[in-house]
Amino acid sequence: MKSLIDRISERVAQALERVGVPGDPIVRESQNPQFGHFQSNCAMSAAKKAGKRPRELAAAIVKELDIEGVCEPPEIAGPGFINLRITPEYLSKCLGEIPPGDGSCEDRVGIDPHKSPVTVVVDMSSPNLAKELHVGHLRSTVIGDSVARILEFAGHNVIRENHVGDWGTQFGMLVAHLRRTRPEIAENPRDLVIKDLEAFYVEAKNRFDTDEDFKREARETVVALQQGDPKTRNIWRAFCDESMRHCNHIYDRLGFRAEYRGESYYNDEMRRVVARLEAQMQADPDGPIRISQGALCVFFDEKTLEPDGPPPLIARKSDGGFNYETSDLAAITHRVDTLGATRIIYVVGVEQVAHFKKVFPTVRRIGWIGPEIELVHLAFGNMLAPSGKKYSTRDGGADKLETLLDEAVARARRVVEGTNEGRSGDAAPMTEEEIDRIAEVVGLGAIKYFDLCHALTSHYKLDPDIMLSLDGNTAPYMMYAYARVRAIGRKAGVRFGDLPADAPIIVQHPSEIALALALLRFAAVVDTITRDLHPNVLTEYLYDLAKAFSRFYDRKVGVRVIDASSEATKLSRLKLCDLTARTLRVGLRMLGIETLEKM
RNA sequence: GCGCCGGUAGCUCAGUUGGAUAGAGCAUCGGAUUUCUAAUCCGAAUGUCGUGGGUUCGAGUCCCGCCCGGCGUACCA
Repeated sequence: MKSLIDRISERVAQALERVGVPGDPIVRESQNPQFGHFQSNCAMSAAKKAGKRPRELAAAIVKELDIEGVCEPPEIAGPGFINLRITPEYLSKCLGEIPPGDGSCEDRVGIDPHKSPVTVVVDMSSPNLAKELHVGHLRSTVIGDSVARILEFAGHNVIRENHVGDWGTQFGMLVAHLRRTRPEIAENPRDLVIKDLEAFYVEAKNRFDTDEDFKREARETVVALQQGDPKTRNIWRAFCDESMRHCNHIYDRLGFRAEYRGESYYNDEMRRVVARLEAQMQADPDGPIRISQGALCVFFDEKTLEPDGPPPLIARKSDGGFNYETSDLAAITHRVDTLGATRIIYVVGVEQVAHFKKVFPTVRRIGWIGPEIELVHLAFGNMLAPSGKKYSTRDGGADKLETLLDEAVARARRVVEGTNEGRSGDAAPMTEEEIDRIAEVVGLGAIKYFDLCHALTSHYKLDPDIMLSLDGNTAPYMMYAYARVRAIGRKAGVRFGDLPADAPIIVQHPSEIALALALLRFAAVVDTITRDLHPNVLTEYLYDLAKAFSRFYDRKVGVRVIDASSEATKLSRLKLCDLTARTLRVGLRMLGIETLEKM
């Protein structure tokens, strides 16, 4: 199913052709209902180019516009706006085209998969395996998961990559510390269990900073690790596995999954990357690849060659070692050449813009990646503590991600308990088990929703009160809206999935028309977010939909559903309820948020 | 110093490739209520879109200067 805006745009574009001024139809949703549902702003800009009067051109476009049955007769307003109002009949027709839902995860609410799917890599979460997941990993995990779900829904082939930090100097330290404190485990690394990874890291770090002998030992361990010493590798591997188990526990709770391909995976690839760069450098001594201050660099931009220009990308350090940039070069080539990606999305904090502004131009400059490959740094701002301060990664332990989740769930439980009193009928008081489950879903949903409803690049302050508020643009509100719609089906004694497919959806009342328009806007929203990857556009849409539903269902400004005046009207409205519920559920699922039948 | 990002209602934030009178929510005030789950609905009030110029039919949006805040700036990831 095409979005309304696309359907109208096509027709306006055809009219523009016929008038002899082909171009962008510039169809937008109208901000103000007095200007209709949609408006085309093409007459003004086209008139400018063609040297015509905007209003006259608008009249000519309207004359050629084949929109009968879709819109009311168009109106021309202001300097040359063409205002379009969709007819209720057309809304009914479009809604009727949406196939019934079977209640499964496959429900597409009538939205077709993308015509030409591509392979997309989403690089997300990327924790350092030396420590536990920290609150700082929340955003990349939640946003990355949502972006992946959005692209999957759109029909693309999504590869979720968790580029975990499982390599580097700190692992020498950790292995050495393990050998000293638990030699028996070092002999049998399979039995490795570390309850508190964070504490273990802090101990090792302290020892490293204070004990010279240990420091030497740690460094020797790094060398042994890098040279592939089997015993050291076994301990290292066991440590990484144990660390991954800690991560997975949290990932499971969050409903998150991704392929683990750590930095260590790229060891060989990094050697090849550097060799390739050296070969290119020798073939083109005056090219962008040069040795500078002992390091193998890529001067990816003319400005980097200037004395005070931005620093070049360093592909190999002057001591011969590799760094983050080397591994990203290796990862890109792997993703393009081996995985076949044509779009790579890095869900990484905004403080790393400079890094990607080196890596992306570099791979293009040296000709490794063509223009057909899209590289995106989906940068996000920090989640700040309620105090307004940045969570610190350095002072270990205090800000474990799991603690944050537990606190949110505990708070959600209090909210659910508080509203569980004085209920009757379908909303009767719940058992402890039910409340536990609801609290988990609501608490985690609240964290995710609060994160995703902010614009990506802005920083936001964690505010548990707002996050779990029952009013406003929050997860509890959205979940409640869903539960409420579902309850209507139960109350009416029908299963939404069993509503007769041929029963027409008739929209007449203003609240029905508003709800129909909101429902049909979903297709356009999916198009937009598939392109721009802004989850907050989706949360805003879902909130609008929930509000449209509240009005539709309101007994003052809305209509009666269960006790509608006729059976046909009742069926029609129940189908609107069903479509609302399905859209909310599909939309929330794209955010990685579960729904509840009761709350 | 240079570079990047931000500054929109009392608060938290939206604002779609430049579109009409700049929007939500929260908080505030007023109204609705014997409910289809009121976790709702209706209404009111609130703005020099940091600031000064420029581009044009039209600027929160694009360009230039300045002020304020955050972040990054050659071998950590």
